[in-house]
Amino acid sequence: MKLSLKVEYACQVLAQLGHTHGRKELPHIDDLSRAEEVPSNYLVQILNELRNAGLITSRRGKQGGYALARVPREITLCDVVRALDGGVLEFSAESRGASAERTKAIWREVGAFLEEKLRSYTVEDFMGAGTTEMYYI
Amino acid sequence: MKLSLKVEYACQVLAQLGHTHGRKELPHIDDLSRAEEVPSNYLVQILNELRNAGLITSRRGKQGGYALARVPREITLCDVVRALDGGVLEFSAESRGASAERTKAIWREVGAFLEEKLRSYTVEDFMGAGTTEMYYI
DNA sequence: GGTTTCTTGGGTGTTCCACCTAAAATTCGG
DNA sequence: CCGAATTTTAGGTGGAACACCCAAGAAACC
Repeated sequence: MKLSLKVEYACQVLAQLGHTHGRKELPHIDDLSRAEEVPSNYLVQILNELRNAGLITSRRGKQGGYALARVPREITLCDVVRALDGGVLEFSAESRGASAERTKAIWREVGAFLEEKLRSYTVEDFMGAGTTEMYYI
Repeated sequence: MKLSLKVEYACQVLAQLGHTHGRKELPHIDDLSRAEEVPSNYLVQILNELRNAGLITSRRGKQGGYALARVPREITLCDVVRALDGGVLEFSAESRGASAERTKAIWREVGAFLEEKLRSYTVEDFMGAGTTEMYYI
């Protein structure tokens, strides 16, 4: 049960985007990469998946960059995990063996429980006290 | 966030061992493999790790086989996960980037929460209603 | 038009997962 | 004590996934 680096990176970057939320100047990939020390070549992928999931928006060309699609409080940790890891707790579909069905039922309970918990955290929780303090370009 | 097949298999097999708990005749690998439809070559590894973690005991030679080390109710799902996946929710040790520390703190909370939940399930829960019904050799 | 930025598609090395194989080591029956 | 039954240990393998790199293309602005 390992948390992927991808999700960790995403949380950090979303926190960063939370800080710049509402500004006119959008941070671009290199800014985010530098601020959170995430390899930019990998960050490209992550930002793309976040955009496809509707969590962030982007603008290209000069003055381009990234921004949250919604207010920080309305982006939950559950959203992030499902956007990048494709599900909170996934296991094999088929169910063979005497105790398979019962086993899966229990793990489904655990998954639902975990999902509820993840829904209770938002990007705002990742932002820290200094809501207005930012990484200056 | 994927649950490994290994843990799924382990849950099923432990349920099976729960049913035979207290008997004189111990089930051996092939019995367990057949009852829960787990590839026996892989099951060998799983049983070994469970034994090294102290969750089951084994006897070799004729009349050998496997048995739970404790009463079903005293083997928790948390024990199983830690024995096989090495931790309930593990993430990278290093913490670089502006929001890294805060991110990890939150995920640690989630991990503790999940661990608590896993502690509330035991092998007994995997065994089903017919506690005495068994797989006959 | 040209620069800046995102977008897209591909590629790569390493690690891990699920599984297999074969040779020991141990236990018991005779 | 011999031999059959069983676990134990060690190693090996194919494929997938992870983390990451690279370069050409497409939009936006000056």
